[in-house]
Amino acid sequence: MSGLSIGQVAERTGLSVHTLRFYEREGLLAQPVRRGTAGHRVYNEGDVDWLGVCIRLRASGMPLTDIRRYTELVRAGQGNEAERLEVLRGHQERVLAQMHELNECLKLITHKVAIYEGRLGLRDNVPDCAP
Amino acid sequence: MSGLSIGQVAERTGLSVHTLRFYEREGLLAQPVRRGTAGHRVYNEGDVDWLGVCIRLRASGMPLTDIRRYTELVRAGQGNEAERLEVLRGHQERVLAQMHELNECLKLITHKVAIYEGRLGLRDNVPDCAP
DNA sequence: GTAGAAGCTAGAGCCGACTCTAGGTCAAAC
DNA sequence: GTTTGACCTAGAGTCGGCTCTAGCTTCTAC
Repeated sequence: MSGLSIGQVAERTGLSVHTLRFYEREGLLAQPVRRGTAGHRVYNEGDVDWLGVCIRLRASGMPLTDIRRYTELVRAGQGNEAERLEVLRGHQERVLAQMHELNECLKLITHKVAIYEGRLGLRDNVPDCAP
Repeated sequence: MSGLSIGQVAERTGLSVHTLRFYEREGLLAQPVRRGTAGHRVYNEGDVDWLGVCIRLRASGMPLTDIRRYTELVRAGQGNEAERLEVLRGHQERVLAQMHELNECLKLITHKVAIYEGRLGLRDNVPDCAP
């Protein structure tokens, strides 16, 4: 079963059809997309799932080259688990670092927000001390 | 006291001298940088502090245009606290959303890492079920 | 049979955020 | 007195990640 057009996949994933074709050119798909009549792409559920993974990885700041590398390892099949692990662990560390950075930023913003709320009388007892 | 060359500020902030000049052109500095002999920039501690804020905001994904907008409000002086608050709250929400997204990604990665560790015999009792 | 929607390819264009180059000034060290 | 190093400006170049265009095919509905 299944057999989705690029338009349907765009709708499901939230990516544009342009981006879907672009991602394919960039080698982000685990398998080459099948083609139907007139050369139209035919996606299956597995493709959509894989795209979901790619979207998550992108959203967390993994560059396309790294996603491609990981995809290639998956495509190559069993035997390279150590390398896959290396890629994932590398990204995991960057994500953790990024979360830490975001936390610091959030502290700063929350601090400033409290100050402005104080100045605007939206809060009580907030000392006024910063720009 | 204070009076730092662009090179010293670069060293302190971790930004390149190119980027410091670029940020200035883009209007990210709360005050115009003073100039010393031969037109060389002379930064003070306040400039460095402000740059620190900008760096945090950038690191958390705030676009330069938004940082410029906020900088302009600060530069304009008191009376626009409501607008500053709006900018900060908007970014605060985006940061929170991003942290949520990173968390989801981290779950995914951690799950996959566990699987590969299992396959590689680095862990016990991990079911093998995903690519 | 023709109009419209959806798809195709190859390649150009765009945007944000830097990053670098060319050509010049100036002060201090040798 | 010249070389070295840090700075200056204006403007060009780069890179990642899309996004769009042109020109074509193919299917479906009227």
